[in-house]
Amino acid sequence: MSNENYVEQVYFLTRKIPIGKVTTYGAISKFLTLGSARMVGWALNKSFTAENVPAHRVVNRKGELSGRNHFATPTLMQELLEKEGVTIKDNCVVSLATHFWDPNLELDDYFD
DNA sequence: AAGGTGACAGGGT
DNA sequence: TACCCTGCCACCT
Repeated sequence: MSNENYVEQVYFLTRKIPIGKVTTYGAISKFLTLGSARMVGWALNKSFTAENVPAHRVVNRKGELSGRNHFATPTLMQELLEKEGVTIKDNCVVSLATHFWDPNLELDDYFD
């Protein structure tokens, strides 16, 4: 599989994240069963060139907004999430468990 | 050409 | 509980 396809799959999956929900780099890499969590970050880093990729809904396993410095402004990621109803405190998602969206559970039906 | 660097994660101490 | 170490893999010096 080419890198281009890998990136497209990351975008596809990221677009599936419901508003008000977030997921993690690890969950995405696990669902795609290839690459590593680092590659997900690498793919999302290129998402500026793609349309409609809600990269702000992807955080690290601790719920930290580790990618905020890669947005137009360092505060944009937090602003977008709060606008969608996700509370942020100290650059971390509050109650990550209740906002967490796991593609491995939610998307099984799509790919029987 | 070789080593360092990340939008990371999981296990060990 | 919190830190540290290691695996990860494409890209950049």
